[in-house]
Amino acid sequence: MDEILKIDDVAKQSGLSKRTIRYYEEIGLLPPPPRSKGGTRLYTQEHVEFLKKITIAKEVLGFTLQELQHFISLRETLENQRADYRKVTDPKERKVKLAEIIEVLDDQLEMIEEKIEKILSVQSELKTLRERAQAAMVKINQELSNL
Amino acid sequence: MDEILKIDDVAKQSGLSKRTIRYYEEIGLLPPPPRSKGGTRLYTQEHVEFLKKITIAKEVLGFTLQELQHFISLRETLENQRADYRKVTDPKERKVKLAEIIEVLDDQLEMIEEKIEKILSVQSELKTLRERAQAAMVKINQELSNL
DNA sequence: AAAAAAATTGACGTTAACGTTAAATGTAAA
DNA sequence: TTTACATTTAACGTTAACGTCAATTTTTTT
Repeated sequence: MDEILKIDDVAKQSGLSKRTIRYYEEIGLLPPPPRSKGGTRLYTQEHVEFLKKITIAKEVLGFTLQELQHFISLRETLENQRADYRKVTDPKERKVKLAEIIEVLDDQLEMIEEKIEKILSVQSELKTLRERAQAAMVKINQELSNL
Repeated sequence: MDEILKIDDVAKQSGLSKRTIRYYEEIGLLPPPPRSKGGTRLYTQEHVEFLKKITIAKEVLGFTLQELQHFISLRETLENQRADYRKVTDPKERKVKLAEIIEVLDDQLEMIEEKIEKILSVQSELKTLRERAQAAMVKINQELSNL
């Protein structure tokens, strides 16, 4: 299950174009995969999952690729808070970084809350429209049956 | 309370730039307001509300301006289903249009459902991250108090 | 090994959604 | 009315996020 994927497979599984995948690597969003001797990119399933997550976050949150980069680097910093890293780095420094991360996360979460509220308001407006349309449809059907 | 607003007021109230407001009019998204004798655009509060709604829909649904146009024309068609219009137009024709509208609305509503699901998944992932960060913070504080 | 299919880099092209600047005209304030 | 400020149109500029060649190499198939 450690299948090696080529760019076309990744494209199909992620729904992105090959160009887009290379582009994401170019701008530092997607970690560069190892290459074959000839230079062909060799991906794994992890890359696909990563791309899927990125895509969702982009779609849903309306993040630009830059914002996504920022976001991802946060996640990495958080992962670095583990094991060996702990023994190397000064706890006070780590604490500062952690505090920063938490702050950013809180901001993001707040932003998401706002988005959810807004999307719900749009949803309810659409539902109202739909009901009106339904009502109009009923009336028309009545009219039509009165002929 | 039928205040007349000039473009700068509208910009301030809507949060959009003057250029954007003119642009939206240019591409047919914002109905052209009346003009003064000299050619200055004279808006009302309604324009502001309209712009706010558009902005939210754009932000939240990730709609392009084209999609927004489509969406708005739907709304208008639906409003035309009223009163005098009814007497003029063939009911069968109206029925067809209504059916179209309902279909599109259903599609949109479905799309929104999907978006909500996705955004919730991102939210929960962020919450997990936040908890992890919190936990790490607690550990660090313990370490620090053990000195 | 030869042919066909896929991947790579490089470079230029594209589109939406405005930003910016300029020159001319209009409106409001003193 | 003069000064100062706002608005208008027109036109060119910009940026992100890719698309689209084209020429070359690799990889796969036969």
